[in-house]
Parts: sequence; C-alpha cells; structure tokens
Amino acid sequence: MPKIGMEEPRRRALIDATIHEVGARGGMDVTVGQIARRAGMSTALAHHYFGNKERILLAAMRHILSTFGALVREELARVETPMQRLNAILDASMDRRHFEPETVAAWLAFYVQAQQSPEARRLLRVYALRLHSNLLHELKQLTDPARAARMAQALSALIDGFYIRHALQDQAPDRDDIIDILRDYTCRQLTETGQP
Amino acid sequence: MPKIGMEEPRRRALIDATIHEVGARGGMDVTVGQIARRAGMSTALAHHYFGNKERILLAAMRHILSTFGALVREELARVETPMQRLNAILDASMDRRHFEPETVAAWLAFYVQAQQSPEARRLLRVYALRLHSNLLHELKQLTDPARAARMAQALSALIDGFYIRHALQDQAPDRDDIIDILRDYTCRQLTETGQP
Amino acid sequence: MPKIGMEEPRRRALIDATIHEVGARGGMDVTVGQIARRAGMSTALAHHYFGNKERILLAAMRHILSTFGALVREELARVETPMQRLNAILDASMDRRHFEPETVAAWLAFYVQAQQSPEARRLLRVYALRLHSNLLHELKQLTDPARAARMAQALSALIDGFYIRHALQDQAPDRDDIIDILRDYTCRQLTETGQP
Amino acid sequence: MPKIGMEEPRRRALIDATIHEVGARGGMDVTVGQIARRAGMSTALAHHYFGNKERILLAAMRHILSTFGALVREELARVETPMQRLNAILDASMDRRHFEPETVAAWLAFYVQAQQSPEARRLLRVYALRLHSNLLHELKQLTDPARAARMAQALSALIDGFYIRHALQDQAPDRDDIIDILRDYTCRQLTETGQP
DNA sequence: AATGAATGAGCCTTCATTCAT
DNA sequence: AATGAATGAAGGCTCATTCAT
Repeated sequence: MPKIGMEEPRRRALIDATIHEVGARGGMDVTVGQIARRAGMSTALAHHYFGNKERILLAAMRHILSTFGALVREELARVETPMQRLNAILDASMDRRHFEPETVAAWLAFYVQAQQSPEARRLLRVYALRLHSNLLHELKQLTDPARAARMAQALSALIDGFYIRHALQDQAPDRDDIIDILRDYTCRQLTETGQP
Repeated sequence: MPKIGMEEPRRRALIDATIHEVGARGGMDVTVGQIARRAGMSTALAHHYFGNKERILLAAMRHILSTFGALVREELARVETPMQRLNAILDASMDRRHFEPETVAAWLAFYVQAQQSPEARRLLRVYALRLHSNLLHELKQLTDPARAARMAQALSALIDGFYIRHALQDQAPDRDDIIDILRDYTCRQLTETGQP
Repeated sequence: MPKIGMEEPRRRALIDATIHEVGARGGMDVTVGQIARRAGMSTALAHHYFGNKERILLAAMRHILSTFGALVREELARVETPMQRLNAILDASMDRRHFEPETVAAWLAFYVQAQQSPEARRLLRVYALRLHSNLLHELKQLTDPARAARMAQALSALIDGFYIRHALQDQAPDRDDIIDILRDYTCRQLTETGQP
Repeated sequence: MPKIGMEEPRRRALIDATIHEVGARGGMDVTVGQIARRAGMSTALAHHYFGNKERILLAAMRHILSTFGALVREELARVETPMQRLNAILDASMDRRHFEPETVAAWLAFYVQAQQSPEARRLLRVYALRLHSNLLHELKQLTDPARAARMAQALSALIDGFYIRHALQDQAPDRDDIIDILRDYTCRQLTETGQP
C-alpha cells in the first residue's frame, strides 16, 4: 500500500536517527544501515530520499545548526536592551538542549567532518559568522568597536571551548558555572578600567 | 643498509606519517595502507610494529600530547615569577608549531576519537588536567582560589576554543590576537575591581 | 527473474557449495570466496545470508548430519523386527550416498573442526549419541543390557572406523564387505556361546 | 656465538612443538610462528631447518607414526605365541601414550591433512598397511585366510574408530573397555561356531 | 647458527550503492 | 512508496617466506 506524502516524516526520521546515531557512537563512522534501521526503514529508502550518505549527514548537520539558530532568535525576540540581548545570546548558546550528550557528540563530529566536506565547512562557517555578528551587533552598542570585536571573538571561543571540553571531560564546569564565567567576562570587559 | 635496530625509526616514521595523514585528510578515517605508504613501508610492517590500527593512532596522539607538554615545560623552565609563568603557559599553548594545519586537524580528530576509544579519552583527560593544574598553580599565587579556579577554566576553554576555531574558520583571529585576548583577560581579572 | 524469496535457495546453494568445496579440497581451509564462487554469488552475499564463515560451515555440517539422520529414520520406518531394524541402521550408515568422496572428506573435516568449535562439537555429539541410542534400543531387545551396550559401542566404532579409513585408503574394504563384517559381528555376538 | 651440532635438537624441538601446538589447537591451522615460539626460536630458523611449513608438519606426522610403530615392535618383541602377539598389537595400539589429548588431536588433524598432501597420504597408508599386515600375520596362524583378512580389517577399523571417537566424545568407552571389546571380538571370531 | 626486518598475497568482513520488483 | 537482493571495492589483519646481517 503505497503511502503518500511520506517524504517529510521520512526525512525527519532519518535526520533524527542520524543525530542520535552519530551522537551515540561518538563519531561520523556511522553506517547508512544503522541510521536506516534506527529510522525504521531500509537503507534503500534512505538512499531514495537523500541520494547518498554525505547528504544525509549534511542534512543532519544543517538541522542541528538551524535548531541552534532558531533558539537564539527566539531568545532574542524576548528582550530589548543590548545588554539583555547579549545575555540572551549567551544563554541560548548554553541552552540545556545543546548539552545532551548525543548533541554534543554530533556537534563535535560535524566539526571534524567540516575538514573534509566543503559543504559542511560552509555550514559551520555560516553558524560561526552568525554567532559572531550577533554578538558584535550588541557589543558595538556597549563599547568601542575594537573591544567589541575582541570580545565577540573571545566569547565565541569560550562558547566553543566549553562546548568541546564538555564533550570529553567530566571535570569541565557545568552549564551554570559557564554562564557565570561568560557574564563575569563581559562584565569586566565593559567596566571601564583601562589597563595601566 | 643496517638491518638491525630498525624498530625506533620505524615507529617514529609511522607516528609522523599518521599525524601527517590524519592532518591531511582531516579525520581519523585514514587507512593503515595510507599511513604505511607515507612512512615508506608495507602495511604488514606497520602491524608488526604496532599490532593494530588503534595502537598506531594512539601512539600518534600520545606523541602530539607529549610534544605539547614538553613545550610547555620548556617555556616554564625559562621564567620565574607567577605572572611570567602564566604567560609562558599561554604562549606555549599558542605556539606556532601547534598551528600547523596538519597538527590542528590531527588534534581535532583525536578529540573525536576520544569519544570512542577509552584510551584516547584518558590521554586527552591527562592533557586537559595538566593544562588546568598548570594554570591553577600560577593563578593561585596571583588571586584568590575561587577566582583562580574560574580563570583556569576560562583560559583552558579559550585555548581550546580558539584552537578549534582556527582549524575551521579563516576568520578566526590569528595567533597574536589570540594572545592579546588571553593577556587582556587575565589582566582584567587580576586587576581588583571586584563585583560586589 | 524473481527478486524475492531468494533466501532459501541461496542458503541451500551455499551449503551445497560448502560441502563440495570442503570435500574437493579435503579440509576446512576453504575460503568464503571459493564457496561463494561455486555457489554463483559474491562473498558479500554469502555473508549477508550467514553472517560469517563459521556459520556457513556449521550450516553445512548440520545439513550433512541431518541428511544422515533422515536416511536412518527412513530405513527404520520400513521394517519391524529388532533384527531387521538393527540391520537397517547398519545399512543406512553405510549407504552409498555417504561414501561419495566429497561427503567423506567433508565429514572428516568436520570431525577436526569439532575440536575447535564448541558448536561443531555439540552437533557431532548429537549425531554420535543418536546413532548409539538407536543401536542400543534394538540390541537391548536381542541380548542382555551389558552386551547390548558393548555391541553398540563396537558397532559405532566400526562404522566410524571404516568410514575414516575409506576416506584415505584405497585398500579399505568396500561397502559390501563392510556390511558383511558388521553382520558377521552382530551375528556372532548374538549367538549364545558364552565365554566361561 | 654460533653453536655447532644444533641441528638435531632443533629439529626435535620443532617436531615436539608442532605436535603440541597442533594438539592444543585441535587442527592443522597452526602457524609457523606458533610452532617456532613454542620451540623457542625464530620462524626464520624453523624455515632454515625444514625449508617450509609442510615439511615441518610432515616431519611431525612421521614422528608420531614411527613412535607408534616402535611401540608395537617393542611389545611384539616380548612375546611368542600368535595369540600373545595379536594381543600385544592390540595393547600397543591402545597404549595410554596414544590417548593423550594432544596426540589424539594431532593424529586426527593428520588424517585430514592426508587428503591434501600426497606425502601425508603416503605416510598414513604405510601405517595402515603395517598395522593390517601385522594383524594379518598373526591371524593367519589362528584361523583360515578369509576370516583372518576380515578380522584384520575389522580390528583396524575398530582401533581407528575408537580412536577418533575418543578424540571427540566424552561418552566414548575408556581404554580398558575398548581392549575388552577387541578381545571379545577376536575371541568369538576364533571360537569355531559356524554361522547357521 | 641465528634472527630481526620486511613483504606480497590472501582472507574475512563491512559498506555504500544500485536494481528489480 | 518501499524493500530485499546483490555487488564491487576496500580495509584490517595474518602469515609463510625471504633476506641481510
């Protein structure tokens, strides 16, 4: 009985399965078979919908990044002042949902994948750039352009750094401590005390 | 051509080849064949010396981490005051040699590998712990324990964060800018303008 | 050419090919490639249906043993008296079909395999036990329990002994002579001329 | 320090190691490396002494068979009458030394090997022939030629059959029971009670 | 006499991908 | 829409054998 309009749910199921599987295995060395099985279909169908493995992986990556982007946008929509908006970005970046082990592992795996796949690289650049420009936009209203730029870079690095560390080390600070550190950093940078 | 005492040079050649190959391909999905070919020997010989692929990979990882550790120790040996030593750690962490594209790629790949291989995980933890305790040791002499702890975590994250970003994004700040940011961060943290 | 329901014929083809190949080569050192080629398919498909080499070999062994068992049962169904049934077992054991060189070689190879594979050992034990209990059941109705037991053991050993010798030596007696010897043995044992 | 006159002990060590290794692993799939290691030398040396693997295996087989032959000869030297000599052959064939698990396994493995290697086949034929003619020689003095021939075949088969069964099945009768069965068989055959 | 070094060939197994139904 | 069938290609690993010392 040929079902109709199955394309969307099937694609979703495959993307979800990919993220779970990549996360569970902790790397990109997942097989189409594993993904398809978890998604409850045959490998042939997976290929039917995505053409090849790389495209499945890219779709999953795109999904993770767009989820992240949506979350930031959502948080930003709620607040007004630059300082609030800055904090909103940081909060969103540290949202609990990103810290689910599977997501973290998938994220890290995609980082590596990006070195081999130009398209993955492009996607990651888009994410990095957007985070950077989001931060920069708010920071520019809070301090001079040079410092704003430097802070945006530092905050981005902190976010990625904590993220990656969280993926591997039990001794990494937990989410609340991280937010404290980020707030403390911005706070001190914005407090005008010229370095002697 | 001497036919004895080949073990050491062969192992070295394989380790170097592994790092280059992992770096060049940007991931752990290198074959023993590729490594062996680059090291100028047969795959059988590679297996003869290391037993299996994982052990080759781990040896390469161990080499990278110990190189990193040696560099830090070397820099630390040159200076005296806590502040100098702190800067020495940061400088060493940002040493140009770590930023050769192949090394960066290998480093990143090892991070992923660590999620699958307990031994890789252990190695990475050792590195992270050592960096952290090195930083902490100096920071404790410069500020109160709570802030020292927080700073050590932040600096570790910044280092890893910049490192990972450097691996992927052209727009990542260059080494000198990174050092500026790290210095600026520590400087501001250590300048007593306490938040109430 | 129908593309569904291929599993059964494929498995059969692989089992047959295994027996032929093991028989032709005279040992278990057959490769999956050889088996698959003879069965007219790729090695990948062989693995698809059986999982791994050992399972292919075990399936072949199981097939040989169950063929043997079926033959005995078939012969037994035809006759009535204990003596007839005893002879039926001996006849079936010496059936021409078991003496095809390939089957003999495969049989022998399985005996060796049994020393390494617990499952193979189990299968062979089941065969030996069944033969023994079949013999014993009839013999008990023809003589006292002690002698029945001893005869069952002797006949089993004779069957296996002739079988193995047939596999290797041209000078081994042929099937009819073997049957004569078996009959003569039972006959004399059952004729009451007790040793004092 | 080049040792001299090492050839003999080295060869012996390799032969012993082969038998142990084949017996321990229960098959001919032993590697030259395993044999050499157990014999306490390098694989290169093993090749130096025997040329190739097959020759090592054959030497081991030859050793087992000649040990068997020597034992029979030894036993035969001790007794006089045909009946005593017949029993001596049977006793020697069932000697405890043959039933050490390693020897049994090696024996069985050689049987299979014989299907692939003409030389192994030849060796085994020699053994079988010698056993047969030994038996025949004595039996001819105890009964008519036709029965003697038949008995020789039956006894050979019984010996091999019990041997092979012993290798695999716990339920096989032990050595003493086997000897009882063999004696009982000959006794009844030689007792003149014409079959009706 | 003895061995570490070295390799070519081969085997089992996996996997992405295609095809016919 | 969906899948079982099927495979080519490749990868990790083993091993008998050779060579130079």
